[in-house]
Amino acid sequence: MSSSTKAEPQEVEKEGAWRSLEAGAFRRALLEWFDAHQRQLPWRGIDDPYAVWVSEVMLQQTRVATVIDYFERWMKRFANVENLAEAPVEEVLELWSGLGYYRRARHLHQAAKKVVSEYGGQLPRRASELKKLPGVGPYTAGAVASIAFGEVEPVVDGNVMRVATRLEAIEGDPRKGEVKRRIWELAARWVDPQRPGDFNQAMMELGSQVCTVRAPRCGSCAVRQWCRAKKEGDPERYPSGTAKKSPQPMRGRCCVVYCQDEEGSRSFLLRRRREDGLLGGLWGFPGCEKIGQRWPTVDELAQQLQEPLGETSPEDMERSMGTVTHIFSHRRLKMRVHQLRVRSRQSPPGERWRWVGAKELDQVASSALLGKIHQHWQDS
DNA sequence: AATTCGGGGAT
DNA sequence: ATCCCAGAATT
Repeated sequence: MSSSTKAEPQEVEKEGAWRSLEAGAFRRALLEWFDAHQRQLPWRGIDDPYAVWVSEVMLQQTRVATVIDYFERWMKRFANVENLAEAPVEEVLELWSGLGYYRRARHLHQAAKKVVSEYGGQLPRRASELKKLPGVGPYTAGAVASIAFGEVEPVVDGNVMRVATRLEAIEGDPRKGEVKRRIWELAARWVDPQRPGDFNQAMMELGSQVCTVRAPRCGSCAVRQWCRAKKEGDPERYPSGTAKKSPQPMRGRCCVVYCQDEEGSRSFLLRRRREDGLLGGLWGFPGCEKIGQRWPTVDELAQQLQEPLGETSPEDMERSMGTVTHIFSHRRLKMRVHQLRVRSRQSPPGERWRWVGAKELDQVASSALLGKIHQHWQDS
């Protein structure tokens, strides 16, 4: 097949050949589209590596729309890295409440302390150095290095995986093994040496706005002429082999222990969860969960309430007020909710128990599960 | 290489 | 209901 028979010289050719020949045209097309169509986001156009870092950590496995409010509140409260380093972890977790993956907040906090103590308050600019910070992996290191410091580093996130597997018609799960390694290699070759940060953001923006999981808008894609998947006719086929496991069932039982004063305002007894494991270190209603189909017994629940309340018989807790369902990515929790009214707020022992007024319930470090249970309890 | 970590929006 | 999102750390 001679090249003279080609109607369009820019059509997809041999494996990877166009990349060296037309990398410039590809980058120009993508960046031109990005310059015209990028969304205005709170962390864009700010010349502050700390802000870029915070946004990238919040954006790990989390949608842009969800992050925006959290980011703005965070930057108002922890305006710079020293500010964050000095804050108590309790307050850090409080601002993170509801965002999920709470280890991110702990790592960000630890990393801020490290930046202050070991880097003089200046975030390192090299990806290899950034990666030494807790909570900073290959993606975040590349993102901060390229966006905040202009280092020529690639990024590969879920968007880039999708765009790349389609551009190159790559088979297999891009999240693992050889396929993953190959995509990082491609991303490194593609990144624009002049505008690495914008290029990386453009790839991700393209993935989220045009090259979407379902119903990609190939008709308005700036780089469609380089796309093998489009040429094949079924871009939605990529990425392939990405089946997920369904969440394990889990059963729980908890108790809303409350106290009501003369004016009728309520307060609730909360327990802090152990540091490791699910929702580690967060506050919630006392209770227990087990993997499997069997419900924890009321006895187990009563036993747990013994520490703050003394002896409580199972009969003290009125019959279950129904069930709250909460879905984590890997677990599906059905939680039976009980209630127990006590006469006085007995002083809670130790650091793992506290009383919280109804109005302050949204100001504690907690997960969305607490709010869901409280809501369910109010409605019953 | 597989698992464990949240939560929610889109379909 | 299912998928997956600007992933990282641990086992």
